[in-house]
Amino acid sequence: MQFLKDNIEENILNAAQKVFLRKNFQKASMREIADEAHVGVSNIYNYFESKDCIFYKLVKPLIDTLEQMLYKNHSGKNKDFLNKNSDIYLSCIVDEYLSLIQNYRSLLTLLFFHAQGSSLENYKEEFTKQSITVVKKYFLHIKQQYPNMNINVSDFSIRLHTAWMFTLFEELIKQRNKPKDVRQIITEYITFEFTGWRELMKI
Amino acid sequence: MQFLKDNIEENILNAAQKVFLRKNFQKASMREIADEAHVGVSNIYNYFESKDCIFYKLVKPLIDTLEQMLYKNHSGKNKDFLNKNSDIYLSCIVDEYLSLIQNYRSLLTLLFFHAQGSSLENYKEEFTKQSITVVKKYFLHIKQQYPNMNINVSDFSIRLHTAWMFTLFEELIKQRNKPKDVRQIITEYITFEFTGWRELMKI
Amino acid sequence: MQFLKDNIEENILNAAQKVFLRKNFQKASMREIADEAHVGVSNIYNYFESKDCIFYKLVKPLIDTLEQMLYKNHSGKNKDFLNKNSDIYLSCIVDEYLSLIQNYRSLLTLLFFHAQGSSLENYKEEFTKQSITVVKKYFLHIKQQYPNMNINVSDFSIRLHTAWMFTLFEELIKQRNKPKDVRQIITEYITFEFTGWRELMKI
Amino acid sequence: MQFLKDNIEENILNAAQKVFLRKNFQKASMREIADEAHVGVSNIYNYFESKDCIFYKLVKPLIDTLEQMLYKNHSGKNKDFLNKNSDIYLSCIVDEYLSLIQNYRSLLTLLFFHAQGSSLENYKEEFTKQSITVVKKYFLHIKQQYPNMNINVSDFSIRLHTAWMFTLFEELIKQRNKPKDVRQIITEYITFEFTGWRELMKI
DNA sequence: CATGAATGAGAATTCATTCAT
DNA sequence: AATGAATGAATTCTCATTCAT
Repeated sequence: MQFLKDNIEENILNAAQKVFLRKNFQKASMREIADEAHVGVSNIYNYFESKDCIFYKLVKPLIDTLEQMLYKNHSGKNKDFLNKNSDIYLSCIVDEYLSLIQNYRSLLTLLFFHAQGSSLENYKEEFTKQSITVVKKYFLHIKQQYPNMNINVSDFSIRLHTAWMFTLFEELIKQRNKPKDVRQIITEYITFEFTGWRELMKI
Repeated sequence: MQFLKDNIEENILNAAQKVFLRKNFQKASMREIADEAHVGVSNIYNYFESKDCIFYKLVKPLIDTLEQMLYKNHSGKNKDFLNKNSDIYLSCIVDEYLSLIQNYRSLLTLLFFHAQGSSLENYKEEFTKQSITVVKKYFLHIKQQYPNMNINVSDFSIRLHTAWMFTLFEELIKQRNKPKDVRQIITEYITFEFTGWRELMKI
Repeated sequence: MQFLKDNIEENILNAAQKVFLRKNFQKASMREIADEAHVGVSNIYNYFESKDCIFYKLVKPLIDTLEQMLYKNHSGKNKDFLNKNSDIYLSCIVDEYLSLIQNYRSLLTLLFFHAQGSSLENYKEEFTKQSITVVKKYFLHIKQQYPNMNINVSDFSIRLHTAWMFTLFEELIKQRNKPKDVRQIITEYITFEFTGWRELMKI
Repeated sequence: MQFLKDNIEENILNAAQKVFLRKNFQKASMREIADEAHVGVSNIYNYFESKDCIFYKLVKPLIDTLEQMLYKNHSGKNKDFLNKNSDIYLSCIVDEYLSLIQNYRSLLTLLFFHAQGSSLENYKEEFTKQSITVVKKYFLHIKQQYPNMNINVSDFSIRLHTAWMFTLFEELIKQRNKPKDVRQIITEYITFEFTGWRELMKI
């Protein structure tokens, strides 16, 4: 038993994750989670306010990471993206994506494919909206330093590329590719995005 | 009666569509559909076998169209894709996508965002799998005529691009862009895809 | 088509018989019967008052036959049963049973195994009660002519033997034995019954 | 509360038994059972998975007993049946049957007359098939020790006698005879069966 | 005779959550 | 912290029957 220390909360979370992955949020029942956790149904409510809270707590680390990535990569300080030849920066980003996929495979699956019915069922959409704001601020910031840069990019383009990023994640999660292949896929993807955006913004 | 007799089936379908769009398949209840259609709940079952059948009947025309497109654009006869300069073919495809978006906006919304719980909840995935098969057959066919073409493309790439196509649809549906903009977005997308694939296959 | 003459009532009866045999009375739905008869559901009600009426009409000939047999074999006139050596009478009875099984196999199946939920669901019990009355009258009648006969037979015995007769029918119906075997089984059964009863009544 | 806590399961079972006896399995509704048990309908599902499970749990002890009897009375060890004069064995068997009737009257009623629609609706038939197998094995076993015994008995005969045993039970249950009478009826029945079979097998 | 439409009651089952202990 | 019991609203689907035309 890994749960010798009677850390029941974690115990429940693990059980919930299993069940949420088997079914989805909506179809997973508290009874099933309780059974899986060897815990009374009602006892769960001593640790979590609702089924939704369990799901949220489970997925929280992933959400935090995603948001950190969003803000870090579009902070005012970040100008590396403009540097065509910064292979170091490129590989940094690739690593970031790669470790996201590797470390959060299960949670990504939960968030992207099994969240229906929870309060996070529209997370992708909300993240996208946030993205638009953040990215546009970032553009403005950059524009101050490189005034002849074209930042006249449609909201739609930002949306689409955010969505495509998610789609890439989804496909990478669905398929179990070899780590080396995953790295290459991501590298190609990032390269493509960087060059595409640079072209678009005519730096 | 504002509804013509004999149109009750259509009446129900319209009501169902409204409700399915408000909620999703799972959360939409027969009671709600019945109310919306000004019809007794049980009476619906004189026209449709189940909630799932209603959804399916609703979405069927879209599915048919999608599948026609898949097969038509990858039929052995189609070699226009290879022709870099065939603007006519390009605009044909663009029109096809454009009219899909315009004519099936609601149904696409249903199929892509509101199908959870129905038998079509995995339609995208199934279509993708089908795509892989069809596309690979298409490649083999072309290879016979252009033997020095590289058709060594990973399944993952085909998956990803199919998924991206769906993502594009999804984003186009979510946002209500002006028709002119939509046309341009699609044109850019198709152009990008064509050149990308040609490059990949080194024609 | 055997129903060219548009004899719809018979048509419905045939369809109903099929359906009642597939499912049982309770689980058979009017819709299913209507479909099988290629007739509108509501049209059935132009020919029959209710589902129960259909079942009854279907099974009526069998019921009539059973009751005729009961009365004929226990009419005052019948004294052959007392005659130990009347092989002719024995074979008459055997033929009677045999032809019942052969001619009414389907209806017997309906009545014995598929009547649950209909007004005939307790037919066996009712027949048994009737049997007791009839048999006792018969005994009294015989007693007048053979005063030293013992007719002090418990109701239970009459019940049991009636029930066993039904059980024999049921088993003969369930199994598809060869006609020759069926004849032998019945002969043995009747012989056994006759000798048993004669012994009991110490003629 | 007139019902002891922790006895709710039993409480429900008692209520269900009453209702199942009033109506039959199919027509008995959970609502009725719940009302009878002074319990919320949905609460029943905290104790039983389904209506069928309630019925099964109710009838289980009877089924176990019937199967024990079948196996015990046809175990290889049992040779008493061959012994014409073993009055002790006879009375053993009679007691067995008698106590079955007395102890399981209600459950027998449920199983034989009210099981329609439950998963046990064909129990008699299934038991009969099992009987045939068990009895034939038993015959083979005996044949090894008494080689000149005739065990060439048709399946139909075994079926019929099993069915007749059930019919006897059914009639004994339906009628409320005095215990003394019941004992006599059973004794006569067993005696008849034993002598019949011995005759058939020409020991 | 035939039909399409409608109905209304009723079925089993599910489930997140609450509460008293 | 843990438990057993309870709840009540909701859900899909079934079906015999009726009725106007």
